[in-house]
Amino acid sequence: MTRRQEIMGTALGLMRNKGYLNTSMRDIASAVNMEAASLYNHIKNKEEILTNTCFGLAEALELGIKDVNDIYFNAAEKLKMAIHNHITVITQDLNASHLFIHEWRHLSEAMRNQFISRRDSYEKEFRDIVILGFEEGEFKDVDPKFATLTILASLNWVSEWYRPQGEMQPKEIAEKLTQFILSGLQKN
Amino acid sequence: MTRRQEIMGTALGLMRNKGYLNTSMRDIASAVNMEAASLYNHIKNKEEILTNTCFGLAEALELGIKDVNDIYFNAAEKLKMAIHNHITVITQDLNASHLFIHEWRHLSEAMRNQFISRRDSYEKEFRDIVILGFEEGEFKDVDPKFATLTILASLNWVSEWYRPQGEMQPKEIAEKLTQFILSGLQKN
DNA sequence: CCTACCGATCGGTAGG
DNA sequence: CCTACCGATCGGTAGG
Repeated sequence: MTRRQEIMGTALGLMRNKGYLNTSMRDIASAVNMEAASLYNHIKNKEEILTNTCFGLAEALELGIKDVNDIYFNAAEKLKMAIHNHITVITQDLNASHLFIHEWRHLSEAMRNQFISRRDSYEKEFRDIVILGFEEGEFKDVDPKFATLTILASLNWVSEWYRPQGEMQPKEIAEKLTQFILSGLQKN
Repeated sequence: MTRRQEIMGTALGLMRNKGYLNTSMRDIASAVNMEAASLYNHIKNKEEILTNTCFGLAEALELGIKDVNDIYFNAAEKLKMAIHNHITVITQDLNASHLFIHEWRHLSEAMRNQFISRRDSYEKEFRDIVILGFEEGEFKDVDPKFATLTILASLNWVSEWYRPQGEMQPKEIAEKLTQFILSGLQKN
């Protein structure tokens, strides 16, 4: 592991616990046994940590949804696969996911706008699956935007309660979520 | 409207846009045409804004769930009512909801622990409805904790996209959510 | 990788 | 409700 990776990883951990703004460069420095000034030999500035993380996850999620749309499947199968990919990414690094989900607001304006537009287009790809399901006659006639936002909220929230040492692992979480989203709580 | 209420309301608006930590007392002061020092004649300190808001919403949600459990109903009816009450509270004041959902982490440790325990007990009351539904034979045999967290994630996320001027109003949102949670996306 | 340091800004208080 | 101000802390740079 390079020194840069060590700094990045440590920073993400601190930022998940205390928040991005509340984590100072001095906090990060002392956690890796350096002076704050020395951090700048390895990273450009504080915002680079946030930018790298947010766009790194955005890219991973985009690859995941592209995977799904490159294969010919019905909507239910596509949704299942999209959920699985999303959960896989989000549970991979919980510290990074926290920044991605909660702290992107603190990106500089230019970066924030880019981020939002990539997030919107990801949402759209998800939404298209919901619409496809309706066109196939397999899904109910729901408001696609409403349904998509509700689904993504459930998926992202996993990063808040998932524990790698717990009994439910990403694959099982994805299956249960798919089940829940497709057929709900009520019997028949 | 008292000066205090004006300050509180303005502060919540700023904090929703820029985040709690990023909103300075000077920002709040200039938004209400005062000097920062003068704010302290109306509010105790910055944290009071956060504490008041977080516990105010916690109380409103607790009243809502108590309402549900005081009436004899089956689980599906209870869930529907609980969702309706939750959405009503959360859409009432979006600025306050943002603080409640995202910024409680910045409460002082003592307050934060209180807050978490009230949030946990609210979750438990929701969970009990899911369990009741299973005992009645009406709900599937899902993991109640998992289901409850997924449901609450969907409900809270409404505060991110709901617009009072938009076409979907709280009552309709609650109905669609209930429908979605009970019977899912797929036709059967 | 460190010492030394900068200008800016913060929450909050004293005293009127 | 204001002026004046405090000590603390911030992200970051110069120079070695």
